[in-house]
Amino acid sequence: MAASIKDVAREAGVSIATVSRVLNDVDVVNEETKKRVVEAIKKLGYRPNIVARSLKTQRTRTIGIIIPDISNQFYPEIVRGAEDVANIYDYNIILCNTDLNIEKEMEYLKVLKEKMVDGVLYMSNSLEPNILSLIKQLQFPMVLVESKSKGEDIPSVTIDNEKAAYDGVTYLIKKGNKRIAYIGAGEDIVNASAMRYRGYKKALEKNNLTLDENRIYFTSSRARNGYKGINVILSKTKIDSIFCTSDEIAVGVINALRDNGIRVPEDIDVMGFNNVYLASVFYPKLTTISQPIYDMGSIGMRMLIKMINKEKLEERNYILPHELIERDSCK
Amino acid sequence: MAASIKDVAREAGVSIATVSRVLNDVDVVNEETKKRVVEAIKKLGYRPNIVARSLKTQRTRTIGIIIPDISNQFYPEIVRGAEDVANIYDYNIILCNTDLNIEKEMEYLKVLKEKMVDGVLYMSNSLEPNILSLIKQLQFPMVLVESKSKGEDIPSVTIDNEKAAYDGVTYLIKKGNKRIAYIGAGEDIVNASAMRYRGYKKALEKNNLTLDENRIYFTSSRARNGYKGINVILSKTKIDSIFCTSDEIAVGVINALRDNGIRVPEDIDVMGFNNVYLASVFYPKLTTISQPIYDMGSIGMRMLIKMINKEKLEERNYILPHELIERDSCK
DNA sequence: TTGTAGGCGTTATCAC
DNA sequence: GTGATAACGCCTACAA
Repeated sequence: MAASIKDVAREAGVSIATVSRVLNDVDVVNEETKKRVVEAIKKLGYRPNIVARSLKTQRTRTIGIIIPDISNQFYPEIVRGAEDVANIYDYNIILCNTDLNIEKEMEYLKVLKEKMVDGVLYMSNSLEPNILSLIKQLQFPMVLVESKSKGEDIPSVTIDNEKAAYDGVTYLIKKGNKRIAYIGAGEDIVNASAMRYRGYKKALEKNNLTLDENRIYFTSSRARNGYKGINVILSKTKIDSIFCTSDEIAVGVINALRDNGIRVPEDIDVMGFNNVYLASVFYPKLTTISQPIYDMGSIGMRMLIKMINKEKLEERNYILPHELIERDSCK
Repeated sequence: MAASIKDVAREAGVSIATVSRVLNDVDVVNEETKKRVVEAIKKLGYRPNIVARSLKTQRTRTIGIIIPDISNQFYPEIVRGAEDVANIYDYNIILCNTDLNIEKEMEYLKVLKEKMVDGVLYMSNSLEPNILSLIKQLQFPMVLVESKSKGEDIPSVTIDNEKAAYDGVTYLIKKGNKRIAYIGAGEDIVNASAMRYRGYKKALEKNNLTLDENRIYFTSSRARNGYKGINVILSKTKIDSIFCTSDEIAVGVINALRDNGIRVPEDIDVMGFNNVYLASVFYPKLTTISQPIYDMGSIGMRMLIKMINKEKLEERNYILPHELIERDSCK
């Protein structure tokens, strides 16, 4: 067993109380004895046991991060942003992948509570009643990233997804496009990306373009879904551009178009969403709506740590700016 | 404060020992009292405090994962593989990004020890003496992923990097290439990828091709480095193909070639390494050496958990198979 | 089958 | 300034 505070106390010829005092730099300790303690610590290679400390202080200095899937292109950067600031404030993170499976989410929430994390950063698309009531019951500091809670008022950091999509589609329209397809999240899904569909509709409406269901394909954010989706649309109708709710979808779309001998952007414009790393190296480089991904993680973590420290949040629902990145997949 | 074992005991009218027994399903408890306890638990919404349990049992059921950077394309999948099996065995993971910074690595190692993790999965390229002696001092179950320790004999899971590179370059040669460039990790770096350079040299040698330093560019695994590297090489000499030690480098190379009006694979073959997601959606799809990334994480975690349970490892240094994936970036 | 009590390694409140 | 000592919440001999 590793050396404990007792061993240090014995070695330095003082009580454990004194050792604890120098450890935490609290109260006043005689310079001389302090030196003795420090030496004993070094000699024994003593390291405080944080588990024991946590039991006493009721804080673990670890934070849970719940995400759908770290191997999705989007989350690593959020997690990196979060971990970087956690690290600054001496917190560690426990990472949990849920695949958006409600059971798994609930399970992780419970375990995190049992492990006494000081707070959780939560990414999910369905804050359904069961989850919400569990969260309320478990009672930990929590901030939502990428989504918002309706009634419960859990602090959050997001972008204005509806406006972002609106801006993207408007851009497409300004380029002279009139038959704009949509591939991505449907409105039935209660999450951030569903807002994008509303933005799409609004932009069409505002510009007196009619919504044609043949140009709409609802699916999740994977390249192969984009590939399939565009083929379905092409088999039904003609289009001049496509608005995708993720860069991965856009990549699938472009690959499908290429296989059909259709050029991007000469023949058709395609726009992505998120501005993931892939978007900047793909050929053609993707014109896309950029979310400040890293910042969403770091700001979310900053808020969470404030909450843990009972500090007041200036803003409970941060809406970060999005940006349209013009590259080569639109004319 | 949340309900504790005491509250449950009081509620059920038994001692805490009995509650503990039903909690851990140990010893024999009368069916009737057991039922009372279970009901009390449910009524109070009691959840055991794992921190307290850990202090007693000296196991936290959490494992540290140390990686260079989760936002690098390579690591999310390893982490996912690791977390999936950790989850199966009721472990959680603490994620630590080091950017390969030695100070950070040491810091995390110490904190993980203080937080009493049961073991660590370690990814680094430089197992330098300081780190090694710290590891020895800290004494935890550890497995190395992607790299091996020379002397210390820390269990590991890797592929045969030298052979993999040898196979890749041989493939290029068989396709009729004779002036094969190399862009990637240099041999000074003491890590897995350095072995790839040796494989490259060996393949040339075996086929009586001379090594031309003008065709070599050492750099780290980023697309922009590939972009720069190939331009440097092209300014000095002529080549017919390029072996890259990462897919990201290959992507940068291809983008640079395209900007120079050189076609891939018609004019030049380029081969990647790792078979990251990007490789399968990029245009042209990358011919590359596939590492079983997910498996490296999951197998590493399996080994680690065995070690934690004091079970014997059948194999201390797993060498997983690599595979040459033929796609469209080579003729 | 059940209860009592000691201890895991700390912190923090008392006295001295 | 320093030292006992009681928690923190749980597990586990040992008794009963």
